[in-house]
Amino acid sequence: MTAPTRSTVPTATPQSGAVVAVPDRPALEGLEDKWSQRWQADGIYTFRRPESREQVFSIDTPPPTVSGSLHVGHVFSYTHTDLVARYQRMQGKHVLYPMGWDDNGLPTERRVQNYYGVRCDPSVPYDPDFTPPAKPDPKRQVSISRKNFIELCHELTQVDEQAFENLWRTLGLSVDWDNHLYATISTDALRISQKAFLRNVERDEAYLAEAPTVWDVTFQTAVAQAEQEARDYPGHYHRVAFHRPGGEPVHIETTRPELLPSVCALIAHPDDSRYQALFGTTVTSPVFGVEIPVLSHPAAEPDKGAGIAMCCTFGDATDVQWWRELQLPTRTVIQRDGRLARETPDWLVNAEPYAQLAGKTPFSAREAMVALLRASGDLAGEPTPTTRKANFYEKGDKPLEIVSSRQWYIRNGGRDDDLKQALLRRGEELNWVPDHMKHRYANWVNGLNGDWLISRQRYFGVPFPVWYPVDAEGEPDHTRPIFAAAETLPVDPSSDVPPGYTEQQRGLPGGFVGDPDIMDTWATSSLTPQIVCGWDSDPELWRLTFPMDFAPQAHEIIRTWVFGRVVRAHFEEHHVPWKTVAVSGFVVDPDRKKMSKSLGNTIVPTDILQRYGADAVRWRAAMTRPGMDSPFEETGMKVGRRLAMKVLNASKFVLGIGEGPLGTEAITEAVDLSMLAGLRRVVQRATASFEAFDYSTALEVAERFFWSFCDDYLELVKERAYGAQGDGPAASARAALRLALDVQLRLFAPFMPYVTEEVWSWWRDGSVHLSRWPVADELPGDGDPAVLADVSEVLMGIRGAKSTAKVSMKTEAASAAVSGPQASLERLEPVLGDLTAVGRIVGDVTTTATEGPLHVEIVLVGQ
RNA sequence: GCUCGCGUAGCUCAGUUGGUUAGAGCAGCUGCCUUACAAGCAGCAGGCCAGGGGUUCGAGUCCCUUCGCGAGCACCA
Repeated sequence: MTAPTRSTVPTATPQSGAVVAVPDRPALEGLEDKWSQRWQADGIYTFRRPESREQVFSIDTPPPTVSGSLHVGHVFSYTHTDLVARYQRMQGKHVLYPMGWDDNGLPTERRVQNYYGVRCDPSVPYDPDFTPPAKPDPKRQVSISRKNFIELCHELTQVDEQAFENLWRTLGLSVDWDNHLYATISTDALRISQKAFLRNVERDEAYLAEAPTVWDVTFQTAVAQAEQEARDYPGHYHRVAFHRPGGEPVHIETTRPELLPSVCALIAHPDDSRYQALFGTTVTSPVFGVEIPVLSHPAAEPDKGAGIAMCCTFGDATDVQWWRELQLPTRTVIQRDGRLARETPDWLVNAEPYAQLAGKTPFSAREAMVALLRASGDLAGEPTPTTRKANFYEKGDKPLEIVSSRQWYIRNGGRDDDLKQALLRRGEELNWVPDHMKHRYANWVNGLNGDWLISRQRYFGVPFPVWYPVDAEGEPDHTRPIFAAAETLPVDPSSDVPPGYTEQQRGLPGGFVGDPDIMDTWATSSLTPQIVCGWDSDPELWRLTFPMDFAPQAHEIIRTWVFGRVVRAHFEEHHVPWKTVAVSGFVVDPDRKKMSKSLGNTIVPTDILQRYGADAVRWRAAMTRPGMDSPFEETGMKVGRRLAMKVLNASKFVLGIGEGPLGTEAITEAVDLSMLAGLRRVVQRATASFEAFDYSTALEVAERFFWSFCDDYLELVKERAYGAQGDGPAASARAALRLALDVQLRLFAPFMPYVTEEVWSWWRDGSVHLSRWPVADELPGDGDPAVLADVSEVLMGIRGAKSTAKVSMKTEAASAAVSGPQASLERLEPVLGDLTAVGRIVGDVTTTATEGPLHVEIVLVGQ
């Protein structure tokens, strides 16, 4: 298995004559600094290319948003990935373990605005000497050019990225920092994003369309379905009268009366008996007197509201559906800033009342509209309060509106059932850890209601490599986009010039304009396998690493990141991007609420790392199984720290007992062989668990063994190992102790990289992290695990007797009487020497065969 | 409304294809300076496995059902 590039050639048994250098007082403090620097210097985690794909384990690491803050949940889930990486590396795999920084997009823009007190205004010219205000004033942000703004974005992300890297290094992530670190705003990421986009366009998988778009009025950008979340939003039902030609009222109910100027139809279900007579007729709208048709459509729900709805352009997704399917006119009043249009719409018959609404926010316009309705007598009764659900941009705090705008889309099955079915099948091809997370993927894909909107009206991100010709009237012609040539990528259409034009023609009739938009972050991060694996730049790397082995992430990004990458790989490679998708849970606070900054219950990761040490924090993370939410509690860190300390102390003891013949030949005593037989089974179980990505069970079985190794076996053989029974039995104990320590250090290495490396360095060459994962055949298979089990049972009886008598464990016993099954007594026979030593039994030990369970009675000296 | 997960000791969680008496850690209690470790060690106690019904020789485990908690998706006139 050993790769030729390895710096050491590990062996399964301790080297004869190895120098043992154990510190007098081993400590956990300082291990992180010492070893993370050494690992870096020695290139322990460098990815070196092997011959074949089978020798590689490639990981699609989630690129954290560097403008956000890291919390304990991140620390846990990145640890989970590292556990797998380290295990695979010890299995001899060449592990491609990259790190990425997601630094483009809105979060960075917002952070830059707040940090420097600036805002981007594309109309401001570039100032090469610009320096940000010394004291940022959040209320009076300085307007700066797009280029200056982007420079600040780069500047600040550099600082943030360094802080992230420091934290990850302290935590001990075995990332290849030198060769496989990327950023989503890097030149590579830009080129790949643009190239993949152009290929999507060529194959008609991406397209430009003018359509109703979900819009955030605060950030003034389009928002994709994946970024929306439903929240409770208080409102009122308003019962409003429309009028038939004869004057009879037709009542509808609405929570958004301010949209009355944009009403273009009333719609009821075709089978609704109440409205049969109205279908095909017209009514006039209250206050504005616009004549509108009454139509039928099956999407209308008779038991909602009045059973007849007013269709506006656009109140919600159903309005969009009606508008499209019934070919209704577009009557937009909500502007992109979220306010009602300042100009009076030309379709209003009674235009004058509109002045009360013009330019107002929906909230104020609603109040004004209610007043108008009251005055005209068209408000029936009083508005009744209700709590409705409204969609919000996940980062926004005002309800989303729907406006008509021109956007780029990538097909994702939301409008095409064949594609949807194909993408559902891709989901089934993946190995999900835990398995039930596949349902969330399927739920999401099945619920898609449109294609994937990838353009954003923002500044810091990947620009579209597209220009538009400007016609004789000076208007851009969006039907004839000019695409950048592949070899020129990446391009910035706001400064680069399309083929056949000169910069002087920018914006002029007969010239061109650049597409002003950028791609959403997810349009880039959906290509992380391509970015990481050298898709268009490194064919050898691509062959060795794609499709990738492992895609870990938190569960909230199944619909964004997981799905996006599946879509892109499906189009580009006709394949799933990885074999296994792992989903980790959240760390919640002890009251089971999700941790959030607004609740003030977040825990700063650097703080717990400093207090408990990386190994302890990693231990706690590893105890959380894949996909499980876990409450944050500090006692878990304490327990992890205790284990790390125990490893130090037990190792010191084992290595301090003295030299002796090494290897398995010297191991002859039944209890030694029994202990190693138990360890054999631990190795098998831990390996099987890790193969199933169940690191928690791997840790659990190793740790359970280790504690009983310390508490029972170590105590039991202590005297013999020091030579109390002569050289042969001593040699057997010493060889067994060292072999067991060697194997256990390797079992713990993925979980506690620091303490295991420290101990390894006392007596072994090279890094434990490049040693090979233990296999059962390193350990003698002829021991009987029942021997140690029986001995432990008797030992517990002796201790129990002393504990009940409230005396010290070193109190001598005059005699002991062991009774139990004949088979157990026979197993105990050769171990009685060890047993009397640890139990301080100075007199006779008698044995009596009985039917009952193993039992021991002792008589304390002086009793 | 649809879907998924969960409910086991005071707390956090294990519990393999059903199989002796349901486990661990933490917390609690009782003790112990025991030459690796007092940030340690030994021991003790603590459970109607959410409720009900079934299948079975046998159910924490499988089936049905009720309740509770969490999550995802959808709806949002």
